[in-house]
Amino acid sequence: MSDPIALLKSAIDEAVSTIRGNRDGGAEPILERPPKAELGDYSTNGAMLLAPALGAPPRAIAEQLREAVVESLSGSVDRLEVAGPGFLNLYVSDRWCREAVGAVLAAGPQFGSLPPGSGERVSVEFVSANPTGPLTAASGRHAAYGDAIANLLEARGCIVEREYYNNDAGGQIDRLVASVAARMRREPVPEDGYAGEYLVEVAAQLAADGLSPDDHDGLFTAAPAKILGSIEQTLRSFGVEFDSFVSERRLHDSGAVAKILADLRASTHCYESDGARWLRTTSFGDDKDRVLVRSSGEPTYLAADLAYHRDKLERGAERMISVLGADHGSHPPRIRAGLAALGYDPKRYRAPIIQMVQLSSGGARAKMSKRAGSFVPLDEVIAEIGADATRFLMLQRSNDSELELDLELAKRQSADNPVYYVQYAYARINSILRKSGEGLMAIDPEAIAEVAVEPSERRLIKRLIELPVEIEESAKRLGPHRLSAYGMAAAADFNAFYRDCKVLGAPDRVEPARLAVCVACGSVLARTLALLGVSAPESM
RNA sequence: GCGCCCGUAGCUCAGUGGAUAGAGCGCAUGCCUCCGGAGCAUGAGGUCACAGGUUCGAAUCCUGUCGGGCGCGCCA
Repeated sequence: MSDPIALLKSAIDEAVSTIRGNRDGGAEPILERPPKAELGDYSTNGAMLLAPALGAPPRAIAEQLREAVVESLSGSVDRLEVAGPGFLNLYVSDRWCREAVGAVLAAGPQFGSLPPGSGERVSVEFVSANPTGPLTAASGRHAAYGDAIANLLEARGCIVEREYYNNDAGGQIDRLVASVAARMRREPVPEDGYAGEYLVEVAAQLAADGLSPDDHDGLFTAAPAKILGSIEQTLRSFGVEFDSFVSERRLHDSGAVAKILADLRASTHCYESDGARWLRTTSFGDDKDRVLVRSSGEPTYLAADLAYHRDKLERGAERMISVLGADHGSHPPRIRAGLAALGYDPKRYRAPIIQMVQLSSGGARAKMSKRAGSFVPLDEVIAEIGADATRFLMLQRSNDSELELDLELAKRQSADNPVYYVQYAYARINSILRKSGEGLMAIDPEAIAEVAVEPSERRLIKRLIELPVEIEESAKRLGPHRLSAYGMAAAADFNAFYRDCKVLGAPDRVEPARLAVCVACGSVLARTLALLGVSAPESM
């Protein structure tokens, strides 16, 4: 019994497909929790889905379905009832619940996971902020999101490479060098340069390293490297570790960009116009063609980006995920077009878009600009709110929604941050387990299988065994925010259980039975927090 | 004008075909001789932006309208 819900579902699926016979039609039946406890523990809509194909009333088909599963589910359910428009409601037995807890304990930290390495090799690229300044709060959202989906994919058995594309080439680095050189000379930074105060410190460090403001080539390498170093530090303090940093410059220097250009030129998808070379991305669904080589002879960002994506594939990625900001929302079509033009399947590429972070302070909006130097550094957010609270806060929202972050409010509320609700429940559990002493040893699955299950205990157990589905859905949709909602719900269910069901000192076999529930809940909460990249302290 | 995203409780947001739409914060009122009160309980608060359509069933899918964000460079 590795996944209790999956076993129930397979019994239903089997019966539904038997009833359906060789008629086609009907979506996959779902097993869900009814809105009210009186309607049972689980419910399936299989009969309603079959109704059109069979031309019979849903409730009659539900009766048929009930007959079909009554045998195979006899050990698991106390009752099966047809209800409402044609739902079949399942009332699982206490014993089934106890066995479900046992299944969670047996699976341990692997509960809800597929075997490591059983999935595809996936490259997850995220943050990839230009090495021209510190990470902003917005980058923090990218970091939290990218790391979480990487965790989720690993839970689904994928071999994941967390990757940062370092844009250490191009005009922005020239502007950075000019700005740093100005700082080194104590001159005003150029009009189109980076005015942020942080460059004063960078300039001082570079001077201490023996670099001269006149040494453009030296600074072109050293300045972005210095800034990337501090970006890495910020990421580390946020709990995000990358497996690889890929340098855009290296793609140019190694000839990878030139090779892409040659290959595309040899294809039928390139043409010359206005002195530039274009890629006919409109043939692959883009809304306008894109320049690959400027009339100056310089390759564009797109050319390098395509070289980068081919590089990922050549390093073994079967799928590529690029986490992009809303301001890069027009990129995916041109990348797909380029991949298709190069003969790769564009479906191997996915690009979730992270909407903007709207920062404010006490209700007043703060406009962010790295160029102008007006932005809130991620370091500052972490220092004031904490890495755990920041990550949880940022992962509560869907990536498709804008995130409003009021720093004053977040500071004031940090003690009320939902993350502590989940962590607190986990700490409570550990407090109970610490005090239980020998009690943990007494957990014997057979001995506790017949212990009655209280209503709030039943709710908690059902919540715990939803974890596999939550992981699967969150991974499939690249939506880790589902998981923070799940963590909150599981913590709330634990608190209700804690209120209603005394654990320590409960009579006879009730104590070990409830301790087993505590252990299972602790395991699920720790797992949920870990997937979100949030710590799970045993006391706080 | 075109493309992508969003519009759900006072605020911030979950909910991508199921039964009477949820959470956190805020507000009101209760709960510590009892395993951690960073907790629990109860309550007030909703035309799910609007209008059509699809179907047994729509906050969810389709079309249109309105409102907000982002983009529409031989920048990245």
